[in-house]
Amino acid sequence: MGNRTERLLAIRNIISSQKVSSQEELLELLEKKGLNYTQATLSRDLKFLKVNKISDTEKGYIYELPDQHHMPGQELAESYAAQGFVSIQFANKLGVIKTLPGYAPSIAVLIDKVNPFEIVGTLAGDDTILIIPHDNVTEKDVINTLIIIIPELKDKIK
Amino acid sequence: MGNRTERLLAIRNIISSQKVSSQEELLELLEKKGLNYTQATLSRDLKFLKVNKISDTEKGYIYELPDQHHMPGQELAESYAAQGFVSIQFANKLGVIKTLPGYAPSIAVLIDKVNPFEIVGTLAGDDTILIIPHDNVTEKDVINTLIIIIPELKDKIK
DNA sequence: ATCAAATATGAATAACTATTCATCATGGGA
DNA sequence: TCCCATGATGAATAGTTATTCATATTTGAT
Repeated sequence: MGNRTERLLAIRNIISSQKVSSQEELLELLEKKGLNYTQATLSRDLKFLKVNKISDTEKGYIYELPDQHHMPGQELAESYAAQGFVSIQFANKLGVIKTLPGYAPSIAVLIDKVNPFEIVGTLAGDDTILIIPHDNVTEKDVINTLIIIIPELKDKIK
Repeated sequence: MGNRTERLLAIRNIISSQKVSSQEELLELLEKKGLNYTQATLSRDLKFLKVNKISDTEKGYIYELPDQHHMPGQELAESYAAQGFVSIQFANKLGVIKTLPGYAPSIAVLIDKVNPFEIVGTLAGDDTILIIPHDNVTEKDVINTLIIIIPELKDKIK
């Protein structure tokens, strides 16, 4: 099957929205979405996505997406980025972010640093960023990815 | 044996200073320090210390101390704390931190939030914090713990 | 279009980690 | 002092995750 990308997206969505403490558990959740794979594949996926296993008072250990955290100064950059963000639209599979004048480059850098596999690359002007998504990645996926990178966007989008 | 505390300290020291990717490996490192235990005990220790296993490009996965990270705004609080820190002294097993006027409460909160087992508790006035260490915890251990909590202190202490 | 190389995957298994069970030590109350 | 409850620990084992090996699929170059 060629839905590796779909599976990776689903894994990230699941992990970011609920507490999962084993690959078997994750396997079942994927099954409910019609994605049938084995634990071996999942193990590889989690490694690929650099998913961490962190201590959790409730479930012992749970999986957690890596993303930005752990980088000093990141939060500041994020809220700066959120401040400059104006809107996002899609056309012909491409995303177009409008920003306040001058903000585009720094926001694009933020996205590039995380380098999510959903986004092949970005091109920033002064107040516009072009987002080039991977094939098979939907607009919703791109938006979710951006929200994971810059949580403050949640309130500004849609 | 009564050196559980010693072992927990050693584990934290090892993990914070080098990349360890399995309990067997950690077991050997402890052995070199004269601490002989089994993997079962280590598993319990790591759970107790809430140690995380995070992705590492070099070794796949490595253990990492929990401490502050993962909490938004934490970095800011840290550098603020480091700014207000003046000195630390010990007397009768108790640590006494002097801060700039008004800084003591917020620095104490930082320490309390991490709640390291080396420190039973803190008491903050306006510019003074009393640190109450656990039995069998040395001054050096307390200082190391504080540095783990507030890395910027490294340059200000000693 | 064809072949080679790279990638993806599952089954089986190895490697690693957590838990169960039994034992021993310690520290309060009666 | 004598139990009893609690906590620490190891051995064995159960549970979980990573890897190996074999195939199949996709991609790229000719």
